[in-house]
Order: sequence, then C-alpha cells, then structure tokens
Amino acid sequence: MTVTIPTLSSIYDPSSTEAKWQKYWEDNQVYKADPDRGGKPYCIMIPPPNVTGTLHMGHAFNDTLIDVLVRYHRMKGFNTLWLPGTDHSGIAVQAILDKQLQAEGKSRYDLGREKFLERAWQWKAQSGGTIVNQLRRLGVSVDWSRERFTLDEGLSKAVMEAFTRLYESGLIYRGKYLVNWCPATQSAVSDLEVESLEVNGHLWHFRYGLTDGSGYVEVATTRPETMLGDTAVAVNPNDDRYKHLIGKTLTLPIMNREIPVIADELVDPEFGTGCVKVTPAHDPNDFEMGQRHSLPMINIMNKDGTLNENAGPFQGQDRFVARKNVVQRLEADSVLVKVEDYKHTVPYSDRGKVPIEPLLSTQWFVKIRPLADKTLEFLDQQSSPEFVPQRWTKVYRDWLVKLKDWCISRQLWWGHQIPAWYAVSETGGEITDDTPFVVAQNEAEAQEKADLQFGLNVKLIQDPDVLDTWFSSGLWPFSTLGWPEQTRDLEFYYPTSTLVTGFDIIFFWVARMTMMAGHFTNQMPFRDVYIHGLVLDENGKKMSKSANNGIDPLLLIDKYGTDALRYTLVKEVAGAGQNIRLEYNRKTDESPSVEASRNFTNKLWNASRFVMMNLDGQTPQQLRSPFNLPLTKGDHDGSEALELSDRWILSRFHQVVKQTSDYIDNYGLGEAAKGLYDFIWGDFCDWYIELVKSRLQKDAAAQSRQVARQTLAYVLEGILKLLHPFMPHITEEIWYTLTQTETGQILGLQSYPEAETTLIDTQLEQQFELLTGTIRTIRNLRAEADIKPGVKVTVILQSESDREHQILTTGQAYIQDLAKVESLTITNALDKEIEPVIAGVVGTVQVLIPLAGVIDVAALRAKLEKSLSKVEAEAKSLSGRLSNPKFVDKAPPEVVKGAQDAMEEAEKQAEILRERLRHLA
RNA sequence: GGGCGGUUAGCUCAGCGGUAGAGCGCUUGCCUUACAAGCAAGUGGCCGAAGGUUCGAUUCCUUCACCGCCCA
Repeated sequence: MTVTIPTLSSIYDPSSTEAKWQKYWEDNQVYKADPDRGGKPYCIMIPPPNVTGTLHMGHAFNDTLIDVLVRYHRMKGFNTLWLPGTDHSGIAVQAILDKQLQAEGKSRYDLGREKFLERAWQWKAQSGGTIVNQLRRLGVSVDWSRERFTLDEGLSKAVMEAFTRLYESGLIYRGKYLVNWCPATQSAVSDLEVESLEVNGHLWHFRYGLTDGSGYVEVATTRPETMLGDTAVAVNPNDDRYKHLIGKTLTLPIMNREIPVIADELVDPEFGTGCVKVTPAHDPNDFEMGQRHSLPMINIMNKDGTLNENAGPFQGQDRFVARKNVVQRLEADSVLVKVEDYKHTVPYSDRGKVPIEPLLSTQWFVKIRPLADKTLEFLDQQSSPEFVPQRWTKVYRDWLVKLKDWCISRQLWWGHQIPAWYAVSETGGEITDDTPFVVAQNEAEAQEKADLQFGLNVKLIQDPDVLDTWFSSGLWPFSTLGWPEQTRDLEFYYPTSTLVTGFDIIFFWVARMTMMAGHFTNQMPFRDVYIHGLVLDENGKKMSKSANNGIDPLLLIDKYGTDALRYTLVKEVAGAGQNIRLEYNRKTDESPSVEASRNFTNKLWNASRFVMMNLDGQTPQQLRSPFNLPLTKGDHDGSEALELSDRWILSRFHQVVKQTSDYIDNYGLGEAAKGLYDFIWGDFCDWYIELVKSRLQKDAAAQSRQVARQTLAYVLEGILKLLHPFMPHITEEIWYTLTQTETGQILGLQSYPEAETTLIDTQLEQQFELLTGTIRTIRNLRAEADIKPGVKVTVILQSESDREHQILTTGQAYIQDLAKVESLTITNALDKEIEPVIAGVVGTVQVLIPLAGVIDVAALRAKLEKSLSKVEAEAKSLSGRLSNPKFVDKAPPEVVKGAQDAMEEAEKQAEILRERLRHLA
C-alpha cells in the first residue's frame, strides 16, 4: 500500500481546521476518562464558570494553562481526567432574572417561587450553554461525558449531605447576628462579597444631654440616621475626661430614650471626642460592645433599606433620605455641633453596587474555626496544598488564621434551598426566630424526624432561603466525582492533582474547598495549587465589566486562531505568576502579540509543508528513524551515516525535549513555550532546513538524501508532539497529514517525546557554533560590502588553531551553501597578502573576502576600528580581572579559566583586526 | 496603617552573582520557489535612585522614589 503525503496549502487556515478537530475529539470521546484503564491518575477540575456567563479572557487564560498541563500529562502516560462544568452563581443569575421581570413590570413575588424557578431553569437551558460552547472553541481536552453543574441532582445531593452532616456535628448553626445586608439584592452576603470603597463623606458631631441635666457629651458619626437605634454611649475606661460619667444616663435626642454611658476598651480615646455612640443593631463594633454589655439591640431598618417603626418619625423613609432629615432635625433641636468633611471607607456590596447595611437578622452560619484549624494543620504539618508560586501560601494562611464564621444563607430562590424544616404549627404558622426546626436531607425524612420530635403530623415549612453558591463550589473537587457515594471515579481520581486558578479567588474558592475537603474527605482536595495572574488590558488595567475594557477572546480566535491565542497566553505567563498584559488595538481589534503567535503557527505549517514536499510521499514510519535507538558506545547501526548537521539537530532536539519536560514538570509553562519557539524557528527552520536543502536535490548522494529525509521526518514529528499541548489543532492536523495515520490515531494520545541523552552532544553543539558564526560573519561582510545576494564570493578562512581548522573543514560545504561562497580556502597561514580585501573575525578565525572591484576603504576601516575597540575593551576588562589576585584566588576555577580563554581569544581577535587595519593603510 | 508585586532596548516582557536577551518596532538589502504572516544583515540599554555585602552586583541585603494589587 502506498500512501502519499499530500502537499499543504501555503497559508495555514485555522478556522476550518480547529472546528474540524474540536468536533472530532468530542464526537469520538477521545478524552473520555476511564479509571479502569490503569496508569497513574492525573486529574484537574475546571474552576466552574458561571453557567450564564460568557467566555472572557480570564477563562481563556485559565483553561489554556490547564489544557497544557492535562494534554502533557496525558501524553506522558498518566490516566488523565479533566472534568468540565459550571456553577449556578445564585446572586448573579437571580439579579438578571429580577431585572427581566422588572422590565415586564413584575417581581418574583408576583410569580411565586415555583414559577420563578421554572423560569430560571428555562433561562439556564437557553443561555446556559453559551459559555460551555465557547469553551469548546479553546480546544480543551475535557471529558464532556462527566460535565457537571452545581445544581445537578448529584451535586445537590452532595450539598444536602454536607449540610446535614455539618449541622449534626454542630458546625452549622442558625442565629441572630449582624450580617452584611445588601438592600439592592435584599439578601445577606458574606464578608468576601463586600468591597471597601473610599468616599468623601462627612463627620457629624452632635450632643447627647445627660439625663440629670448636668451637661452633655459630644459624639461623632458618619451615619447620623443610626442614632435612632443608639442604646448607649461608650468611653474608654481609662479616659480621665469621662470617668465620672460612666454609669450615668443620657437622653437620646429625637427618640427621648434614656441610654447609659458605658466603659469599653474598644473605644479609642484619641479618635474624635473620645465618646462614641453605640448602635448594636447596625454596626459590627457596636454589636460586639452590645453583647459585652447586654445592651438592647434596636433594629431601625427594613430589608429594603427604608427605616422601620423603631425609627419614630422617620419610619418609611429611605436610609439616605432619613440621613438628611435626621441631621435637619438635630440642627433644629440645636444638638448638631458641627459637620466636617471626612474621607472614610464605606462597605459596598460587590453585586448590588450599593452601600452595605450591617443588619441584625437570623441567618445560617458555618462555624469556621474547627474547619479552618484543621486545614491549617494540613498546611503546617504536611505543606498541603503546595502553592506555586510559593508566596501565595502566606496569603492563604493569613486568611485562614483570621477567618470568622461564614454566613451561608442567602435570601434568594435560585440555589440549594436550605434543608431545614420549621414546625410552624408551634409558632402560629409563621417562621420566627424561635420556631423549632429539624434538619434533614429531604421532606419525607424531615417529617419523620419532626413527627418524632413534636408529635404526629406537625405542619412543616422548609426554610425559604438558599445556600451561598460557594457552599456548593466548596465541594466541587469531590462532589463532581460522585461523593458522598464511594464511586470508582472518586476512589481513583481523588484527590485531584492540581488546582489552577487566579490569585483573586484564593479566599473565595480555594480555602473553601480545602476546608470542606479536610472535613469530609480528611485530605486536601489537590496536591498543588498553581496560581496565575490576571490578563490585563493594553493599558495594564484589570479587565472588568464596569470599566468595559474586556478583550473578547473569541474575537481574537476568529482573527488569529485558537492556537495562536493559546500560545500567546502561555508564552506570556513566564515568571512567578505575574499578571500578563495583552497588547491590543481597540480600533482594529488587532493584537501584535497574538499576531506574532499566528505567524509562528504559519511558520510551523510551512516548515512542515517543506518537509512533506521532500519525503517522496513517505511517512515517518516508512522512513523510520535515521538511527536505531538506543545508541550505545561503539555501535555502528546507521549512526555513522548521520552528517554533522543531522547530529547537531538531533542533539538540539533532545536537549529541548529534556528542557520542555523539566519546565512543565515545574509549572514553567511559559519558559517551555518559549524554548520550543526558539528551537523550531531558530534551530530547525533557520539552520537545519537551510542546511539540508542541498542534500535534498535530485542529484545529491542517495544515502545523504535519505538520511536527511529521515532526520527531517523524525524531528518534525517530535516537534509536533512537543508542541501539541500548547497548540493542539495545528499539530493534530499536520501530524494527521504527515503520518497518514489510521483512523482513531490521535496525536493527543501519542507518547510525549522522551529525551535520548545519548544523542545530546554539547561539544558538537559548541563546534557547530563556530560554523554558524563563520556563516554570519561572511553574510555580514557581504551586506556591508553591498554584494548582491545572488553573487557568489571567494572566501579565505585563516586560523592557527587546529581545532578551528578541523571544524571549518568538516563544515565547509555548509559555509559554501549558506554564505554563497564559490571558492573557499581554509588555511593555517596566509602565504601571500591578498588585496583588496574585506575582513572580519570570528573566534580566532580570520575571515577574508578578496574583492576585484573597488572597496570603500573608509567604511571598512570604520567597521574594523569599531570591532577593534570593542574587542580591546573586552580584553582590557578581562585582563584587569585576571590581574587581580583576589579574583584568581577566590573565584571558582572554571570561571577563571573561562576568563583566561576569553581574554586570549579577545587578544587574538584584536591582533587580527590590527593587522587588517595596517594593511588598509 | 499592614502585606505583596513591579521598575531592564522606542513598546511588551524574559534573565536574577561572572559584565545583558527575545518578540514587536526601526534601518538596509532581498519575491534566494516551505513561509513577504517570510529571508538576511543591522540599529538600539551607565538593567528606577542611593548605600552595603562580595574578587565581582542588573542579579543578594538595606533605605528611598514611583506604579499596581490585596487586607484593614
């Protein structure tokens, strides 16, 4: 059977190729994992994007890095699973739906919970696939058969299980505490969903009179309306100014409530007047003081941010309207002392974009210390998980140390409804703070429990609230594998290998996963955490919806191809998890850096095209390797047919194989990508292919020609494998064409190249550098002398060194070929002076090109003088160093030797250049 | 206020004890039939500032300046 390798078109077109392979991989379930196939497990869970979101650059970056790791490990023989999925993102989705309803003049309460959720699922079905489909365009090698969603049946079961278990072990409780209330979404939010913003506000000072009429105290606040809920004024117990007031009472203006003066260490005597008003139901610090001193907690606010019946005359007013009115009233009552401009930070709701209101309400909490402490034990005693780069460990650790209880209830409908059922018949049909409840995994179980506890047929109502989305995301690494069932997947793939994520999500997600995993699985959910930076816009600014400065990855994919975008993102990531900046022109949607990667794909394409054109229709398998591995010393099994350039490229290739694996194994993905770029473009295309061209001509020696073809095919196939994790589509396409493989053979499932150290010859590589250096010098001279590219020249190479002489002789055909040299003389000494001549030097080789025509003597002299001064400066610096006895004594011998060699060479070069200048005179 | 990161060629960034690199840009030649999305040859930097350690500092330490991020 003869298969012929077709020629490729001269320009690579990514769009059709990428679509073709994406479809093929998915249709044929190429990346479906099977725990029973054996091998060592390698598993990564996707950081689940919001189900209704769209793909942004952050996803493209994150998923590309993961895909490189996953594809690499798969090719390295690991039993690999990359599991895709999405989360339901409670607040974000509900906000969108509420907005839609608002546009229709309705609210979710008009619809009712059931209808609302129907609508939510509809919307998820309709727009929810968007991001997943966009994900496909990145060419990710995920196992689609295992795709998960946080509201799936399985994951919901995991959530119920986790909740009930935590509750039963006393780690979840319901209680009345101050929470961060977002009046816009009308839900409690966690500490993390609060963002502190600096604002230019005011500090209002007013007086509270002593009840006994003996004077007054002055307090200051940035939120005057809260005075309506004041239940004390506090001073520092050591503050001599106010000691005598402790225990007395004040009359609260407007409300005419008698409130005590209390002493508390928390009060900073230096701040303001040293007296602070205490509003326990509306301020975190005051709340603590209120608890310490058993103060009444008066809530003056409704959930929508308006004041309630406890606000007296201001009932029904919005909090900001009330603020103005309260101030006006205080002024009218002559208790307002002054108003200062005051810069301070105000907590804002991340989602709702309005100021947070600390509000006293009954919520569900996770008792965090036991969970955090256990996680800290893993970190401190087992260094688990391991952070890359290491410095993030401290950020993670510090956060766990100071972590407080986690409010997990959200006053939303879209999410996992809290599995608590209230015996409302006990409290007149209403859920109150005191209504007894049972926690169970489902209603039937709850009824059973309740019947036992409260008597038969007690009327139950499930808690209307849902859980924080991060509660379910915290279970993601194991719930996706089937937990709480002991599934085969869980047994084999858990704990996962690496978590790849941005530093912005360490607190939100990473810590929650480690805490949940520590508690439920008694181990950390991943071995490593690979933290990467953010993709910044062309001005170095964080991309955000509000700044509207996002760069659409799909636009760049359309323009340059997925592989080009992927390669750009990976290449830039070098270094220690820094942010990367993406060059971008908003007017033209062009990106110079992605374009550079696109050019690289085209280079690879054309190099492959060249190779294939010269294989006479043979595949690499048919051609076989140019040698038989393993090569052992003294073996002559075909390797003697290898020419210098063959041995050189094979050495370089295996060097790069080693380097690439070393880098990837240590999360140096950017370095690996750049190394491949340099090898492919520099070594393979610029040198090897150029060197081999003459051997591929029809009239070349048959054996030499065959070995060149074998080497080309061998190295090209290796390149495709090495590059595949970074650029999966183009490499798959070329490999498919090159190997004329049987159906079902996929490059992504081939073995990654292993470094063959017997083929690495650093000495040979060094020698080769003299040849390339010589070629460069001749080219330089030609360019300087303005010799047309087509014109062949005569060159004399003179060196006293036997070593150099020998290398030049071995490679003389290369020099003649690549430097367009007609007649090449290699000599130890010049027997007669040749003039006119242009000259240069490389190593200690004198390079001479005699010219029949006129030479621009002045230009040549300038050039020689420039080279000379450079070389002299180098020689001087080196000799200075070498004449310093301290250097010779203390520096490592190889450094001293290196300096000596370099000085000798520099001096020799200087001598040659001076000689040439003399001749010019 | 506390912590972290950055400051290297015109631009975007590597390098991090032995005297500086890439891509893009720029200059000059080339349609040398794999590639003009290319080839070849060039140009371009007292490596933010000042001290210190060292035979030697862009690289390590200290201080400072500026930019950015996180936490209060």
